[in-house]
Amino acid sequence: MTQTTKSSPGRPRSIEVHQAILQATLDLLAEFGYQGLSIEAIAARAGVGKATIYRRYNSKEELIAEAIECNRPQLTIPDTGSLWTDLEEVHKQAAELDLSPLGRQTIAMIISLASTIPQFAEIYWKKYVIPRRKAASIIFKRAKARGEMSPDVDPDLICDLMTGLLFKSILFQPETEEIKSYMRRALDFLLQGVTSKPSQ
Amino acid sequence: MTQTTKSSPGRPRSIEVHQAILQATLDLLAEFGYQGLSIEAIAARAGVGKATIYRRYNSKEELIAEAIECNRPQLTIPDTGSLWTDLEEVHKQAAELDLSPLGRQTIAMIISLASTIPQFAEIYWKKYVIPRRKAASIIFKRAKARGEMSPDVDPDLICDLMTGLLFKSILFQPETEEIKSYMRRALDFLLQGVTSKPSQ
Amino acid sequence: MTQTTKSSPGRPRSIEVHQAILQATLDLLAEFGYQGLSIEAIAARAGVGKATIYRRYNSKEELIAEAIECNRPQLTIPDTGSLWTDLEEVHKQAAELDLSPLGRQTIAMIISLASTIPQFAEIYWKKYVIPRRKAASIIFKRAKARGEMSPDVDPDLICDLMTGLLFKSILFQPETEEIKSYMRRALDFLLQGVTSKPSQ
Amino acid sequence: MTQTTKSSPGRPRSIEVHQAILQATLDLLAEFGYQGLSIEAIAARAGVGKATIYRRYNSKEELIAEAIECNRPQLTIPDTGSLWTDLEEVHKQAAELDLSPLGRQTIAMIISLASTIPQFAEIYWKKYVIPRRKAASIIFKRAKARGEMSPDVDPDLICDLMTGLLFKSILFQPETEEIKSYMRRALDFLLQGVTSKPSQ
DNA sequence: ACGTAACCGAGACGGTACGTCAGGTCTTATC
DNA sequence: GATAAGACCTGACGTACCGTCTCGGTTACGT
Repeated sequence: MTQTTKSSPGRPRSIEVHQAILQATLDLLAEFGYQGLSIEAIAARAGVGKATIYRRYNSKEELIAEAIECNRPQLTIPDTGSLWTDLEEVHKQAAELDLSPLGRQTIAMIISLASTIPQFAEIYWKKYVIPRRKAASIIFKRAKARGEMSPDVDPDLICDLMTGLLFKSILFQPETEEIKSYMRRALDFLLQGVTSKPSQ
Repeated sequence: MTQTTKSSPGRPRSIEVHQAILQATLDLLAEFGYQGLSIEAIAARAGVGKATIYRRYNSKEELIAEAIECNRPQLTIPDTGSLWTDLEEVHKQAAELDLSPLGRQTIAMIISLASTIPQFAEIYWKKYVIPRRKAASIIFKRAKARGEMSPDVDPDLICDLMTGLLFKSILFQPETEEIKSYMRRALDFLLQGVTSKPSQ
Repeated sequence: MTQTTKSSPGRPRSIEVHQAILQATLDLLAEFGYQGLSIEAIAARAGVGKATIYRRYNSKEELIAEAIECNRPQLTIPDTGSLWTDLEEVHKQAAELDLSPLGRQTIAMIISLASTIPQFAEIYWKKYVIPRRKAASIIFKRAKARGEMSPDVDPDLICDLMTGLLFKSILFQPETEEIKSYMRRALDFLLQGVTSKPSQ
Repeated sequence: MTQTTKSSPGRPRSIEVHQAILQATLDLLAEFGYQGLSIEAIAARAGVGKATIYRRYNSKEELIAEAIECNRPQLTIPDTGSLWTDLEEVHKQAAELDLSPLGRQTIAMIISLASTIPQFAEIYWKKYVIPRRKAASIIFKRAKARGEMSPDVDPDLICDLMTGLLFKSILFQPETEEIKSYMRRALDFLLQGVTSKPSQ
């Protein structure tokens, strides 16, 4: 179905151009936010014609989507042998990722776009929700196998509650450190009845 | 010191016009969403000159802000004598309010705008977060007094978790009914360990 | 037919206001020309409401017409006893009148408006053409009586030729002094064959 | 010095569009006059975006200038061998050109615009005054060579006097035929003393 | 003397056109 | 055939005035 090494006739699309477009997009995004981000400016910044962009993406949103998608690093799922140290690790990673300046900007924008363009909801779902749900699922499964956790806890629910709280915090709480501790407190609360937490 | 009946000179601003503008804004918002909401269309729909809008609001955002602020109905805090029926009632009210077509659109837009315009974060905070936190606080206090609930539960935390989840669901879950049942499940989970739930 | 002292009931229109409006109109006309002359600016300058202007005039043109008509000083027809000193005097008066900044602006504007608004053509005719023709007619008649001039010269033709030239010069010749000397030369040429010019 | 086949990069400006704009301008001008001539209407009539017009012209005046400039036919200088038949011919041409309905409109507008926008004075000067002065100059030079005319007559002065009279007549005299005969009479008068007019 | 009718300032009102800007499509010449 | 450049149509932007319409307040007559 898909041709693997089929090369179409004519000049191939330049990889440098591709990169330049994405980089320019991210630069301008970081500098001016989603508002004040024009295709015209991206083209100028990348030293590229507008048509070259439209040949690759059908809309501004698609372009931004790919720019974010390519740029966003992945979570690695820890396996320390203990539920709480695993969670600690995930919590640390997520905080680093999401609460950095660029991270906050990005999430805010994903949210913003998801609320208007359905296609973004999907991207977000794939790149953000699923990995976290998967991480939670794996960590919880291991914890259940170790008997650290009640077997009927729904990892997705926990994960969604935490993610929702994160969103809300990112939008409405400017203090990063407060978000971290509030999230931490929420996690403790959510798991208090269903796990055997070690005495700290 | 305070002038009670001070009236500026010149023709006073028409209240009908004011209302027409806000109504037109809400109508078009419900119909086309935030994108595709132009001042020109609002003016045309309201049967009003553009200048009349710009005389009142300096930007589209300001206008939308007031439209939402003026329109949004308030929650009434129930007092049925039982924690769970109270929650049932609040849950029903919130669902009706937030998950109606206009409600979803409005929330999505507030979220979207809050990420870029601080003023919107405030509106959301005042019109959404505070009332819900207050409702939760009162209901929980009564429940604690009745001994239905552990006294050290933080109502704000519960409320924020639920709000965050709602929020996330509205953005990424198109099925209204599924959101309702998922929210219901989340509430059960959150309160399972801290209350004496009646057998259903 | 006309009632002389009939006064309608109610407060009579203020004369000061009337004057202030006309003066403001002339001021702004001299300062900004016909373009850039807005009713709003006139009202502001005169310290008057717009309605007060529209109560008196149905259009900007009507207002300007009256402003000019009321303001324009008249030529006085000299009688020095000699054709050439009479002409000298008329020439001097007209130059002073027409080539002052306000004079140039006014003429330019009348010309400009005359092409579209018939009413302005009439103003020009009454305020510019007729007085000059009359002056020329009287001066020439006296000159003919004195035998200084051939009796079959048409004063209107001379006058119209001079007026047309002035007209053209005002539009296309910025240098006031050059206009004066060119007009002078034209006058000499026009009368050379039909008068006995004194040796200068 | 001059690049013959220099072509700037990018899509070249469309000639059809150019023509359509100018044609629409002239059409609307003839239909509604200078007042009531909006860029928006021109754009709509030409089937063109407003930006496309503003890319070419910085103002309505510039556009009108070019529309007129491109449209206005030139005089041809006759050479019949006789001053009076030459003048006859020029007179006929000018009458046909200037006193046609479009001609009157155009001249009125040139005058109108020249009085407010200096740039128009220049256009008029180049397209209107200079050609006529040149024609007069050539015809008179030939006449002087033939001995039909006194050698010290200034052709520019004659020409300007006639032009000025034409202007004045066009603005204030609605009857075309009367203008023609009056102009004819003026010409006779101007040249009576300086030429040997053939007996008619 | 006092009511009332027309005046006055201020400025809001529905409009029209302005000149600008960006979006997304197209047409060149060049690589 | 992809690219850089940039012209093209579309449509919304925010501004400036237009001419009309309320407002609250002020004269000056006519009873």
